[in-house]
Amino acid sequence: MKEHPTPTDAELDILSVLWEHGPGTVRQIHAHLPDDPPRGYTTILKLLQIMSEKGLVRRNERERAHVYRAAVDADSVRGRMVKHLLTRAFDNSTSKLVMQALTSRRTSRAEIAEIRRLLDKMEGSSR
Amino acid sequence: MKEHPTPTDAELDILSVLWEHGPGTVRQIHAHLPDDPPRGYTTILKLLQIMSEKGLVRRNERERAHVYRAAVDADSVRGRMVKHLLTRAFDNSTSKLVMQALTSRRTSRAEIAEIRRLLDKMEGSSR
DNA sequence: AACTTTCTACGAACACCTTCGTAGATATCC
DNA sequence: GGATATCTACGAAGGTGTTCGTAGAAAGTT
Repeated sequence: MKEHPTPTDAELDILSVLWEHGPGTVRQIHAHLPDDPPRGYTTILKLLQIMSEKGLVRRNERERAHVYRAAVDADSVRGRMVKHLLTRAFDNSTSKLVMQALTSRRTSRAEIAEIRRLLDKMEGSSR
Repeated sequence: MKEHPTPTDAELDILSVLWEHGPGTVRQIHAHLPDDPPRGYTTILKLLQIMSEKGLVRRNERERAHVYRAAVDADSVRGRMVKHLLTRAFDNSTSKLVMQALTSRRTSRAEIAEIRRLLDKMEGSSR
C-alpha cells in the first residue's frame, strides 16, 4: 500500500465507504453512499472500474457481482492529502497548517488534550 | 473578503505571487512565477481574467498594462482549504487532521513549541 | 421457454481547468 | 511614418473528472 495516485473527490467518497464498511459489490457500495449528491448505479460502477485501473481498489470477479475492496489504506491517503496541502498552501510548514486548523474551527477540550499528548510523545522520542 | 470560490491549482500559484509581492501587472506576475512548470504569458493573462470574473483578484485598468491585486487574503483561502480537507477526509475532526499533519512529516522542536503556545492560549481563553 | 431483473462493459456527453495561438489595439523606436 | 514591441481579448484545443444511457450477458421467475 504505497504508490498510488491521490483519489479524486468522487473516488474518495467511494474509498470512505470501503474503509468504513469493508469490501462490497457495486450495489452495496452505491447503497452506502450519501444520497446527496444523487448518483446513478452505473456512475459508481464506472468509477470503480477506473479506480481498479489506477490501483486504488482491487476486485474479485469470482461472483457475477464483482466484489471490490480498498487497495489503499486511509492513513496513507490522508497523509498524501495533507502533504499536498502542505506544499501547495502552507509553504511546507506543519505548524502553520496546524495553527490554521486549530483556529479555523472550534476544537473541543478533549481534542486539545489529545493533541497535547501527541506533542509530549513526539518531544519525548526526539529528545 | 469572504464569499469566494476555492482557487484552483494554477490560481493558487498566482495568488501566492500576489500575496508575497503585492499588486502587479501580468508581466510582473508572470516573472515571479516559478519556472517549473513553464507557462506562457497569455496563459497567465487568461487566468487572471478568469480570476477577475470569479472575484479572486481585482484589477485597475488605469494604465495600459492592467494592475492586478489579490481580492482574497491568504488566511481566508487557507482556512477554506483546511475546512474542505477536514470535511472530505477527516470526518470534521480537527484533532485527526492535526495528528496526521504532525506524524506525516518531521516537525521541528520550535514548531512544536509554537503549537503548544497556541494550545495554551486556546485553553486559557475558553476556560 | 419467455419475461424480468441484475450485472458488466463501453461510449459519449458535459463541465472544468489549463494552455496557448492569433488578432487587433496601443505604445515605442529608428 | 513604418517597423517593432507590448498589451488585451478571445477562441479553441487537450486533459481530466463525472455522469449516465445503452447494449449484451447471465441469473432468476413464472
